Amino acid sequence: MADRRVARTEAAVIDAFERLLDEKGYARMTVQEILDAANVGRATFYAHFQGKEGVMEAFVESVIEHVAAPADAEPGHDFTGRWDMAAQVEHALRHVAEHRHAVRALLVGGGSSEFVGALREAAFARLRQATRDDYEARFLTGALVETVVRWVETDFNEDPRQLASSYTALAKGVRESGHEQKA
Amino acid sequence: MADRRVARTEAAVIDAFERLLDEKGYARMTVQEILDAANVGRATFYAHFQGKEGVMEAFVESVIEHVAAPADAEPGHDFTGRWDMAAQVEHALRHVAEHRHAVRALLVGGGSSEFVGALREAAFARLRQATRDDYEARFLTGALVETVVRWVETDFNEDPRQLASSYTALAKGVRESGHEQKA
DNA sequence: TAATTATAGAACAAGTTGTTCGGAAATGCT
DNA sequence: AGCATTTCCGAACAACTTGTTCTATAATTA
Repeated sequence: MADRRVARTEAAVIDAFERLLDEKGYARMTVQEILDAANVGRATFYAHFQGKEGVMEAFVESVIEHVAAPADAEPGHDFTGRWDMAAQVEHALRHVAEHRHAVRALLVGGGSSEFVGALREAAFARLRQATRDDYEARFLTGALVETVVRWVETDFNEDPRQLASSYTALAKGVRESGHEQKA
Repeated sequence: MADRRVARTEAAVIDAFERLLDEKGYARMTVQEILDAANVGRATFYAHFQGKEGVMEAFVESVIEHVAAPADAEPGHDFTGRWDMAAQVEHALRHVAEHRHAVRALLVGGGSSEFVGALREAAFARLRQATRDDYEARFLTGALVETVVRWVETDFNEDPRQLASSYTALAKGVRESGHEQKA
C-alpha cells in the first residue's frame, strides 16, 4: 500500500530544502533550485507539496517533532516520574542544535516565522501543565522561545546545560511570585 | 530643499500598505496593488522603496517608533523620574492597538517576523536598563513580546492596564528571584 | 507476470518584478 | 511671477517565477 517512492521523494525534497536553506536562505530559494538539488521532477514536486511554503511546513514539523519530544523518551535518561524542567529544556536545545544551519537560516533570514510559531505551540503545551494559569504559561513560553532564538542567533555559544539552568532559575522565580497574589 | 512631493508619496504608499495589509495580508499583496491604492507611479515607487519588503520595513519602523516612545513623553503623564514598568507597558500596548488591523495581519499572516523583530529590539533596550544581567533582560523581553503577540492574536480582548499589571507582577518575581544567586 | 502507481521532463499560460525613458507637472528659490 | 530643478506618471519591456498539463518511462505491489 505504501509506495517507497513517495517517502523517498519527500525525504529528498526536504533534505534539499535544508541544504539550500543554509546556502541561499528561504527568500532567495526558488522551487527550480529545490528540484535540481533533490533530483525531482517538477510535476512530482507539486504532487507532494504545496509549493516552497509547503516544504517549509514539512521541514519545520519534522524538526519540532524531535525538539518537543519528552526527554524521558531518550535512551540513557533517568525516568523519575516527575517533570524535570531543566533537563527538558536542555534536551530541546540539543535537538535544535542538530539542525543549527537550517534553523539559523530560518531565523536570521527573517523569511518566515513558521519555526518560531511551531516552537511557541509546543512550548506552551508543555509549560501549561506546570503552571497555574494561562498567562503564567504564556509568560514562560515567551521567555523560553526568546532564550532559544537568541541562542541560535549568537551561534550556539553558551553551553546547553548552563543555558537551561539559567532559564529554569528565573522560571522558578516566576512560579513562586505568583503565589503571593492570586490575580 | 525638502520637496513636499517626497513626503507625500511615501506617506501615501505606507498608508496604502497598511490598508492592503488588512484586506489581503502581506503575502498576497502585490506591488501593483500598492501602486493603485496609493495612486503612485511604478517608477516613482521604486525610487522610494526597495520593493514590497522595503515598504514593510518603513511601516514597521513608523509603528515601533510610537510604541517604544517613553510614556513620560506623553501629555498628561506624571513625570516622577523613576521608571514605572507597568505604565510603560500599558503605554506600549495602547500604541500597538492603534494599528490593530495591520499589526494583526502582519502576525497571523505569518508573512514576516519583521514586526516582532523590531519589537524585540526596542523591548530589550528598555528592559536591559532595569535588569542586572543580559540574560534576565532577554528573559523578560521574550515574556513581554509573547504577551503583546498573544494579545494581538486574541483580538485585544484583555484590558491594557490589567494585562500590563499581570506582566509586571511576574516580571517582579523574576527580578527578585535573581537576588538569591548571582549565577 | 500484470496492473497499478509514481516519476521525469518538456511545454505552457499567467502573473510578478524591477528597470528605462520621455513628457508633464509640481516645487523651491529669487 | 518667472525659471531652474526635481519629482512624478505611465507605458513598455525583459527576465524570471510559478503552477498546470501531458506523455512516455520506470518502479512497486500483489
